[in-house]
Amino acid sequence: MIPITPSAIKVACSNCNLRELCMPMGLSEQDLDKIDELVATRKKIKKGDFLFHSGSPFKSIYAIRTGFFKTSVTTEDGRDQVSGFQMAGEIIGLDGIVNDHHACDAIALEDAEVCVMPFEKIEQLSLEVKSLQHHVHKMMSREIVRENSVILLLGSMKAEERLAAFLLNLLQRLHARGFSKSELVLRMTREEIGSFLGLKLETVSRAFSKFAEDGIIEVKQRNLKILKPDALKLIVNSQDKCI
Amino acid sequence: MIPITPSAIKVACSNCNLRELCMPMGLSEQDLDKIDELVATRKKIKKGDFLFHSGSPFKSIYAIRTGFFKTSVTTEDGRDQVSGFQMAGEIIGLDGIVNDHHACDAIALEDAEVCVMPFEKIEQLSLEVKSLQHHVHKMMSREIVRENSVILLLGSMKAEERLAAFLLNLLQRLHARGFSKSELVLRMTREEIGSFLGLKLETVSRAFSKFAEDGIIEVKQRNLKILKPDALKLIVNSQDKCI
DNA sequence: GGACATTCTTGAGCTAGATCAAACCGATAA
DNA sequence: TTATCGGTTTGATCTAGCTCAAGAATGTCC
Repeated sequence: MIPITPSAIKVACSNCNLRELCMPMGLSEQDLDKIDELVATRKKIKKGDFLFHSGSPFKSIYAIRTGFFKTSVTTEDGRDQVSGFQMAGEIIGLDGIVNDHHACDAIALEDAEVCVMPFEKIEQLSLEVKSLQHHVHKMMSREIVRENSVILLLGSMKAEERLAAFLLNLLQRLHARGFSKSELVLRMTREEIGSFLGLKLETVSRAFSKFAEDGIIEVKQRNLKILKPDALKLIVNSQDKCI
Repeated sequence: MIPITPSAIKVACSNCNLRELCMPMGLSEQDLDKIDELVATRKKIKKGDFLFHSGSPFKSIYAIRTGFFKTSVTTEDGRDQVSGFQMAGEIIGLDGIVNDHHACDAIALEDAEVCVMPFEKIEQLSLEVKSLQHHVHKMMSREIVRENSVILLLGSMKAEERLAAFLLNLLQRLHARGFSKSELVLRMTREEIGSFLGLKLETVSRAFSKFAEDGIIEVKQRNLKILKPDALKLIVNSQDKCI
């Protein structure tokens, strides 16, 4: 029996209930021990605070334990745009690897806690634990695919389709975390949703109202009830289907 | 002296003039030998043919030796959108890692040749050659950052800004490959540019005409001459600067 | 060479979403 | 209780980019 010290409890991935979301599955006892070393520290972030800034040196990637984040990218002339929303179990910071500094801002939308995973340690350990190496590749590839779908959304959908796709995506991710498929609380403002979807906040608001009017959802500020999830799916996949 | 057989010449990265674009730098003689094993085969793709299809099983990533590609993503209801253009020295196929099948189509816009690099081999070798491991991470991170900037473009720029940003990006990449900074030949149609930029082909055409009218570029079908590159930069970074 | 197909340009209107503006709502503080 | 403030909704108008359509340029095939 290994005595469990308070600090061991604090940073061990092996007994984290999010493990299946952020760590590889099917590890041997031995590999699990190694992986427990991955998380150097935990870090609490207050609502509105930055986890990291665009341009700041890249050292670590972060696994979200609790809370909700947005990432946003900025042009030279100061325009910025939300590039994603991240929730518990998701990884943040992979964009920093190429140039050794972060390429976006990460901001907590509610009080949050993250696991700090120094990337050098990850690379070191990946040399020994093959499944970890593959897991890292998968995480990065997943982010590439996610961004692909954002590009598709921004480039080819119109306002209501975008919002419907956004809601379905949120629901699906929340459901994977054990939350209801029919209710959710938005953690972000209409403006942030708009920024992410390439729309103005008024347009987002109007689309919400339209959905509510059509009996597809119920909106009360940031509390949403999804009455007809299939109707949302139909909206997303309805490119001129009426013809 | 190792005798250089024709097949050895064919697949060796160590004597490829694109090495500095797609392989890690500063490798030892020994590591270089290992890396030469990475490229299983070369493959020629005719203009208009697919390198891989969305949904097809993922086995390898590809380094472009010659030619020009586009990748495009597709919605369930059949809408598709160009998600990127790739040229010599760039890597294609990283999106396939997560789900073991490709998440986009890759289509040659001119006759092309690629190096086929089985991903299992890459992972195997990454366990031994640390700089290769890091290089793979960088490639993937680079793709994430590239997509970030596409998201920014699609979400927050208007038509002329998008086209200007697109041209500058092409020029910069061509310049890194030793081509002129002031002349280029487009490999894609107006429609493909439009799809990538989230615009209709007519809008792309009009923006080209506008730039030509303003003396910023000269357009003759797909042949472009850049007369005032700084004007293009100004257009990209000009969000309400007139106020 | 001519016929045909593709791609590109340009014009004329139309519409989705932006912009501007006002009112509303809920939370916090005085 | 009222005042303030950030966020949201809704209305009225405007406009960038879309749509539709026609013609021009280029390339390809016989």
